[in-house]
Amino acid sequence: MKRVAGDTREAILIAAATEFAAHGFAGASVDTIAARSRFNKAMIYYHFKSKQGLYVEILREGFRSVGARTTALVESTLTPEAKIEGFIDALNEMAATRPYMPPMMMREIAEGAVRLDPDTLRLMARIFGNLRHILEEGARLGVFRPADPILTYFTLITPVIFFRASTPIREAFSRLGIIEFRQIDAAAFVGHLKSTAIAALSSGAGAGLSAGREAGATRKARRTRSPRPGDPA
Amino acid sequence: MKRVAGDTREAILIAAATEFAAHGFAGASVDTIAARSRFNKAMIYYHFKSKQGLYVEILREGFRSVGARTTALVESTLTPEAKIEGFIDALNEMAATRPYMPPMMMREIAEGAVRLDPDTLRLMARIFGNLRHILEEGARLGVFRPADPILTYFTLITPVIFFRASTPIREAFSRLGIIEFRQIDAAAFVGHLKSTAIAALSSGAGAGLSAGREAGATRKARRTRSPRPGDPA
DNA sequence: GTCTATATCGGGATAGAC
DNA sequence: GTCTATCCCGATATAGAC
Repeated sequence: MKRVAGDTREAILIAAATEFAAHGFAGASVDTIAARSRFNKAMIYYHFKSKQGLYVEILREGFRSVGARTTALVESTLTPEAKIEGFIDALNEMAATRPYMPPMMMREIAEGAVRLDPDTLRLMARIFGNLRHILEEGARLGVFRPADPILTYFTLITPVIFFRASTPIREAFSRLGIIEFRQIDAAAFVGHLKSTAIAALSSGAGAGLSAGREAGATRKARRTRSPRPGDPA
Repeated sequence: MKRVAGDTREAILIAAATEFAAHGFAGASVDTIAARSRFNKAMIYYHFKSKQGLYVEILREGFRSVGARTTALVESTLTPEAKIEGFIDALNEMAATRPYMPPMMMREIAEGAVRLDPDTLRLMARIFGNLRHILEEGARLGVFRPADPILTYFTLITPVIFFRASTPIREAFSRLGIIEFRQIDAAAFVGHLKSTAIAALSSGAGAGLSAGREAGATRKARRTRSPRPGDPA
């Protein structure tokens, strides 16, 4: 049973993703990647042209996937609320199907994406642009209040990345008995984040009213309960 | 004017922090650190015993500082709300006075803190423990609803780290003209996060009421406006 | 405490056979 | 397309003089 070229690339990509996620670009060893792929170093340089070429290829694929998925979301006929939830789902599923992505993204951000070419940056930007699109549409339709996309992104989206990337360190704490963490699965976290996001973005039923007057009048009377950290998902 | 040993250590630590933040542990070069410190490699190994020793020393100092500050917060007589705001301030000021910390923390999380000894992990855990303490006190006093500290941490605290660490990549986007980012300063972001946090944690004035009944009855009527992404800080 | 010089090893990358 | 063998540089770390 002969192997075809596609398998080789695939095997190398898989081995490399694991290695890059665990040790970063500089810390990753091409020797190790080769060994784990069950091919050899020369094949890596044959199929990809450099360590960096291999590295970028992995990120591009991940960004492309999330980009396509969130673009479909934008173009769908779903409500803005559903689109926001879908957006969070998209990132979460990226983390589930491509567990190397969160750590790799964290590191890329940490070093200012110096390794990424303009094309790859554009791939990333597209994801962000899709969020902005959803927010603008929601505001236009009156279901969202105008929200800054950057603040929204960092408050509601990046926690998914951070949470998933932090699984190992949370386990290290547990193992040491430093903190007795209750086990939290990703689904619970995502559910929490979704409801927080919708609550934070929603313009509410009384959208036309002046927020100032409304707040003053009903302040101590009663408050619609919005989802909060610790809510069951 | 003769230099004393403390200055040497300090110069090395400063040079190293910059280098580690920019390139990570593996990517950092001891040669470069030596050159930038205006001392030489041998001094690094004399004062710290290894590259890793130097690395950990930097993180320990940062964690110790935030730990002390948040512990003081816990022991203060401030209201739980003020303590939460102070907590966010503490992280933000760490990022301002020690700008190397956010990227270094991001990377450490990305690789599961494999480089950190138990003592240093305990230093980190203390920060988290302080947040938990504040949440529990708030719940006991009835001003916060019971909130899971992990969910709270990842929703309300880590965005500060992420936001500050992402300054370079946001600038890269701007520079490329891919996204026309409105400039957002850290103060605005922190202000936004604080109000989001308080709103999300607060038990509200009608705390004693059943959330279910209240939500059903007043749902479409009126909603107290809570702070949302995009609010002026 | 501070320096220069050097040991030693692993890293990315390539040549060239098959 | 796939392999082995190798080049060569840069890396951490240390020896030893001052």
